[in-house]
Amino acid sequence: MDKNPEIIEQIINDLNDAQRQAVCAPAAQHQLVLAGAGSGKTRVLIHRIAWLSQVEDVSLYKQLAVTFTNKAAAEMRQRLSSLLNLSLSGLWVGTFHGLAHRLLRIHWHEAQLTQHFQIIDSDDQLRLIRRIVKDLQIDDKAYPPKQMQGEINRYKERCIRPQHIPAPQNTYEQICLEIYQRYHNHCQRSSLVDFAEILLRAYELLEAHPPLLTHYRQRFSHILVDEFQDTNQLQYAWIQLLLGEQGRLFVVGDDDQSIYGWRGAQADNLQKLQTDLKGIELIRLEQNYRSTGMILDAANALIKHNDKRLGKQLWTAGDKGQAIQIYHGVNAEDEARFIVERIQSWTEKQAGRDYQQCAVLYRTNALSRLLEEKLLQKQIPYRVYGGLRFFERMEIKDTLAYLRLLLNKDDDSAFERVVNHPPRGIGGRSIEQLRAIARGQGLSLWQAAEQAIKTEAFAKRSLSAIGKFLSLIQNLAGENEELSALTHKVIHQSGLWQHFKQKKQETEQMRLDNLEELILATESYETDPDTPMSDLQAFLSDTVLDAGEGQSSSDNAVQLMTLHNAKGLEFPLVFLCGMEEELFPHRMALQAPQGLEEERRLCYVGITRAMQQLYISHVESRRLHGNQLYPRPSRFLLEIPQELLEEVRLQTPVNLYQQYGNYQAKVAKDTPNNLENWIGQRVQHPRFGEGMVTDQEGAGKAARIQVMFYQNGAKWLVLEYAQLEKLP
DNA sequence: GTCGGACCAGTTTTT
DNA sequence: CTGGTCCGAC
Repeated sequence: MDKNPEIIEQIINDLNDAQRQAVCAPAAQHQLVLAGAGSGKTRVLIHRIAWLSQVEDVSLYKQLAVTFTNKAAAEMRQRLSSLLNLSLSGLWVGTFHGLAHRLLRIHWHEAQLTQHFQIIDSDDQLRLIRRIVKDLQIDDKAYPPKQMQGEINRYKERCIRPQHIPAPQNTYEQICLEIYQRYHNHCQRSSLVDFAEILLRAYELLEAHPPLLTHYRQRFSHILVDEFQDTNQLQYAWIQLLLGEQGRLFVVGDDDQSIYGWRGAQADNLQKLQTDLKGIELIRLEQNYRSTGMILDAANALIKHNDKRLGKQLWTAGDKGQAIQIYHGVNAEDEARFIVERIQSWTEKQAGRDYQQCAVLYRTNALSRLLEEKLLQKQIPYRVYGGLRFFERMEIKDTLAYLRLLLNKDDDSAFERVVNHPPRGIGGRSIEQLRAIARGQGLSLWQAAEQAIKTEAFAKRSLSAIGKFLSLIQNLAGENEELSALTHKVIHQSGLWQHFKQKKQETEQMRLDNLEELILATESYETDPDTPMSDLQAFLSDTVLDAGEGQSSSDNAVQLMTLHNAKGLEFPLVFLCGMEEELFPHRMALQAPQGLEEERRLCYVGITRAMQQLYISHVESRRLHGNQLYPRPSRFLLEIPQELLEEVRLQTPVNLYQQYGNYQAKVAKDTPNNLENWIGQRVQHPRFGEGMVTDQEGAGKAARIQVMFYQNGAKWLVLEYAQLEKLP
């Protein structure tokens, strides 16, 4: 290959030393790049691919780049093609699921699938499991379908098939196994594949077919993985399998930004690489190009409270910037009002600042409501991230289910969804009878329906309705139309359009709009020319695998999102609200073994989103789930050194640290041996009622505690005389 | 088949 | 307090 000095220049030009060291490492070397927030990790990954292809003669064709989200994959593709200014054909860039899916489409037969296998999302998966739990007459209180879904996915993530499970130790295991087995059989019969299954199948496919494995190992001499801290056990195994002895791995990740432990991600996989891959080199990217010094100092100080880190310290060559502003609100309304005011004054203060540069981050979605209210009041445009996505809407999923059924009549999940939707006189009773036939003879619902008609198994009326449904689908399936025309036909001939049109409500109008949008989407849909799938098949897979977040984000609006959603993004002005114990760290998260540390990482992610200015707010009282809370400020707030913080004072001058103190320091200082920590304890007082301890001082007879009483406000009490009763 | 009321649960979410 | 789901009545 021609080595173009100009391009090489571009590849290494604007890199700092650590980045360059990573990008230009020998091709034969495994690399682990520990990349802090805002240190240019995606950049390093892209430039590495370019370097390999331009300097090391590892053609793009021999590289495999893996990400977690489609967004990241698309970004990588785009940036790479503009860097190299050449076609990227041959390069595999994609998500774990996208790539595994591709393998399955090519080798469907070896993977023991049918050619028309379909992907189901977690929603469909849950439906199916519900159905199975019901059919087995299992108590869904003792075995909640949601939980069973978790168990099944966890099995799959550990590469465990039903037949691998040894004799169950207890009833719970046994029931889980039973459900898993049924679920698996059902999916296999209906040719359905869930998310975890895509990965597991692809893994088993390669494992069971040595020639295939050899082929892909030879083809992909270099594998590059983004956000490695988010890999789960199966993904890790997948990478290892594909690497073999010869393959070389290049990985970027940040153990401090591992926030998906609760769904199986194992940040330890980063450490694991160091033992599993001989000679892997670790490079740290610690220079940050995003935030001010103050913000980075706060983030560094916070994350230091975590154990078991690979360890790194962010720094910047830029300004120290402004202190982090702390706002202590009276209640959530006050907090929201404050945030909105600050957004307004911040944007007005300087030309060139606009709303989309402002983000409000929160731990739980429930907190967005009041913010929305206030923003609406002030007529400030905003956008809330994460809600139902387009392809998850009911009417869209209905249409897609029809399309699925056209491709594969044995797709029971699709059959059940649309057989009576819109209503066409096939009620629960008829469906139950079909199910019985299907179960009894090992047929799909479609086959059962055909059979029922042939044998006139039940009431004429139902049979004729079923017959009409079958011929509707058959006629549609017989069409040899373009994808968009077909979709149009499905929407109209199925009666969906009519169904929604009859109703005059606003939501129904929206549904019609969505259906039109779906047709538009099919019109502009372009199938990848070298996919082995038909247009329809490709479209269906894409809608599940890439739910397409990217809706008109071009408008200038304040960004509202959860901390999880904010990962990977950056904003000049950031608000972190609801910084309160129980809420953040979240009460539920503390139940998990490493819960607190993950919450702290989440906070670290939040802080490091801010480029110029960060506000953190917490309130004295907050209504949540209908009850009034009087939360203490989050411990995370107290883990940030005071000199980096500046309290925003409005009318009421209250000093957070006078009022609450750094309780950890306080407890350490005032509690030589014997005084227990009361802070956080809920108590009952004979006169003042219920409250929560917010501070304490002294020991023995001098011990005093401050209690925030729910009815009577804050009081200092001498512990010895207060007659307090501890509440759970 | 649709509507209304009772009941219940309630972190985080991409694929 | 909310939103979703389930069940019984028309």
